[in-house]
Amino acid sequence: MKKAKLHNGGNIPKSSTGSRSDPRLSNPGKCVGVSKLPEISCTKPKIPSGNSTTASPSGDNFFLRGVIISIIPERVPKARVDLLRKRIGERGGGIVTFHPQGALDETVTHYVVDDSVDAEEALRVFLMKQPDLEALSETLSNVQCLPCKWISGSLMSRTRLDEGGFFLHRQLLDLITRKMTASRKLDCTPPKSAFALFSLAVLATPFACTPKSEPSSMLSVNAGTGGDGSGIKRKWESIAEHASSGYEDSGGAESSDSDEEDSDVDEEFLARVQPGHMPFAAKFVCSYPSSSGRKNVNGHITDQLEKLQNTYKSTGQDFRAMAYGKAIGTVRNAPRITKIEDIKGLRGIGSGIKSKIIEILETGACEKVAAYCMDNEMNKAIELFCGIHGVSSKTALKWASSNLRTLEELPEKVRLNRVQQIGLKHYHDFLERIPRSEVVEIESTVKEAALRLQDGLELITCGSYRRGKPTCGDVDILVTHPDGKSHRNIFAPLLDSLRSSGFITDDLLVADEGSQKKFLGVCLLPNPGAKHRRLDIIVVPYSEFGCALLYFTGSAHFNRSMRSLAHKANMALSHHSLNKNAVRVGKKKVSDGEPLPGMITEKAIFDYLGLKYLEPADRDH
DNA sequence: CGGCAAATACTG
DNA sequence: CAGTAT
DNA sequence: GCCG
Repeated sequence: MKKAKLHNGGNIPKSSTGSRSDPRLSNPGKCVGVSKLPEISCTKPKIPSGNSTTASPSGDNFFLRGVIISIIPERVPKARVDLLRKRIGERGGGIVTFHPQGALDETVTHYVVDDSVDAEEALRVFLMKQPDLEALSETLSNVQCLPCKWISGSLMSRTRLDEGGFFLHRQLLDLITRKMTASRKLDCTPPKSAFALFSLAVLATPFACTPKSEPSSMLSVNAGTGGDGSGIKRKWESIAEHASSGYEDSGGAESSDSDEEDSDVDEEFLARVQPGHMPFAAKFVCSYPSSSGRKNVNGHITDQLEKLQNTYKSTGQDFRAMAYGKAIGTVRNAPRITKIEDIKGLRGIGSGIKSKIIEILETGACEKVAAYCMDNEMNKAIELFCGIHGVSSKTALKWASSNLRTLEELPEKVRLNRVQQIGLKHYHDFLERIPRSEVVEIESTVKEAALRLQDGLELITCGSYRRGKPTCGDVDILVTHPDGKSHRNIFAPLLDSLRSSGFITDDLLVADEGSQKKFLGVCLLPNPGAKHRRLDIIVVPYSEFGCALLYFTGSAHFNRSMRSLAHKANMALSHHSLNKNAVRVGKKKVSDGEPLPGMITEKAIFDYLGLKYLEPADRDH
């Protein structure tokens, strides 16, 4: 995997002019107007509350404010119901009596059932009030159906526990969805809720109408309010177990008043959280397979959006570019889009991109693309420069701002650092995709050299190659040794060997992070007409192999999602380890937590995070 | 309106 | 330190 | 730009 630069985000300084003229074709991403290159030689919170709740800041005694609860009395001892009602009221929550018959009360935000009630049973109860599955689905997607321990846990911890941490609601929605699709014949009519969408994508046959959701956050963790012990565990469970409904997280609320009377709650939670599977994690792409291989029937749309994405990326508007990336993924995997209704409900497409798609549908193109990406001298130059390894938005903008427009004039007019010189030297080659067959050759070359140095080394080529893509942007080779130590002294010798054979032609970076050693450089196969290829070699200790493999296999988007998931469970995933109990206040981490032992396979990591294991090819989001 | 991944190393 | 890259 |  690779190519995922997202440095600091957002807005750019806003370059000056946007002089236009010359409507010539420029081809972002592809080599442009360059023919001869100069010779160069180089060596070496706000808690968004779900529903109507007002987020409870630390120490809010009325953390149930805005919540209207209806307890379904079946199986819940009468005495308990009474007690709960009382306590709910004390914490600001509303209570509505549940009547088995009659319509559902629209004011209710949370239904609570006995802990022993499963989705099937809950559904039976709801069906008595609303026999129409579709209508029921609609209604339930706007409320929560939770086990009793949600409310008792909330009361005990004096915080409104994250609803996403409980399976029941999701299972219920999922069950309804299945019943609907079963009865309805599997057409492509998108169901209403996000869960339903997700369910369809996964459960229905291979992607009849895959809705593709994306990572992004749910449970936005409150910034500023510190989390404490119980908060951490709670969050962890929330995530690990479940799937989240996009409701908010109570974000390390407690604090002010003497909390921590919790052992009870936490224990109960922890007991059942253990690594299991999380079959319904609607919002995290890392929780379901990418729909690889299906062909894009909306190319005319994604082409335009990609142009905008590229321009935004090279002009430093990274988050905007990322948003486009999500939308593109959604559109690419959607059935053919021919009318406005077709994009209804697709995730990642808001008013901005939606209007552009409509424009494309109506006129065949997007005016903004022509004006902003194609006819904009400045932006064209910026994109051209960003194609150089070692140059990104800041530098490109700087150069373009001083009226530079071609690669040829760079060496004489600006000062290129070593890496940029290499990047420029191989400008064309680096923009070229690498066929798998060639990746195999490169891999063998490295493997051969490595095994000559040390028996038993394991080399795995990661990145898009491992994900099964037909072509790759570069070659990422991970090296380790099962004995846990023989990987140590091979890094430098391996590079020396590959250099002396003429295979490695340039070093972009040789880093020694301690446990892991990393080489980023350039290689060249001894074949006539061969191109220079970007090659990364990373040597890692066996103990970090799982995390490294996972990381270097990507995709970038998939990794983001998975880290985000870990993050919200108060864990931290890096290419070194999966840490537990990582604490952070707002955005900055206060503690890295402790690395979990045993994460030596990708499977172990998926398991621990409660995710279903995905083959590399299924991580291509 | 804030978040959108995290960690580390080189370059100059 | 800012910028770039993985 | 999108989402919550």
